[in-house]
Amino acid sequence: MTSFYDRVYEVAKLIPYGRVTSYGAIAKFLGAARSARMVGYAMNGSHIHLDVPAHRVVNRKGLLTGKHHFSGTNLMADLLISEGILVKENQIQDFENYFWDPSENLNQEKFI
DNA sequence: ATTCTGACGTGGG
DNA sequence: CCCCACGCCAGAA
Repeated sequence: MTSFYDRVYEVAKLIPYGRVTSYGAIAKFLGAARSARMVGYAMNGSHIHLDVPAHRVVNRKGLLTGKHHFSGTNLMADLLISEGILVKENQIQDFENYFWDPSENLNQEKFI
C-alpha cells in the first residue's frame, strides 16, 4: 500500500544528477495527469526524505516556482547551478537540454 | 463527514 | 509571446 506521495518520492529519487523534470511529467507518469499540483504539494513534505532531490523538479516552463520552500534566498538555484545547470532569474536556460521525462526512462509498472 | 489549500497545466482571448 | 480563469484532488484540520 503505497501512497501517492510515496510514489512521487520514488520517481523523484531517480532523476539523474544534472537533469530536471516537471511536476506534470511526474504526475502523468504516475497515471494521474491531472494531479500536477499534488506533486508540488508532495514536495512540500519531502524534506524528511533527504534522498529526494526536490530542486530537480520545476514547472513545465523551467521556472523555479518552488524556490521559496528552500532555506536561504537562493538555495534551489544554487543547487541546480552546482550540478551544471544554467539558471537565470529563477528560470532554467535551455530547459529542453536538461529535461528528463520519467515516461521515456522508467518502467511504469514498477510504480503502480 | 466537510472544508480548505496549493512548489500545476491547459485553453482561450 | 502574455495573461487570466478554472479544473484538478490528496491530505490535513
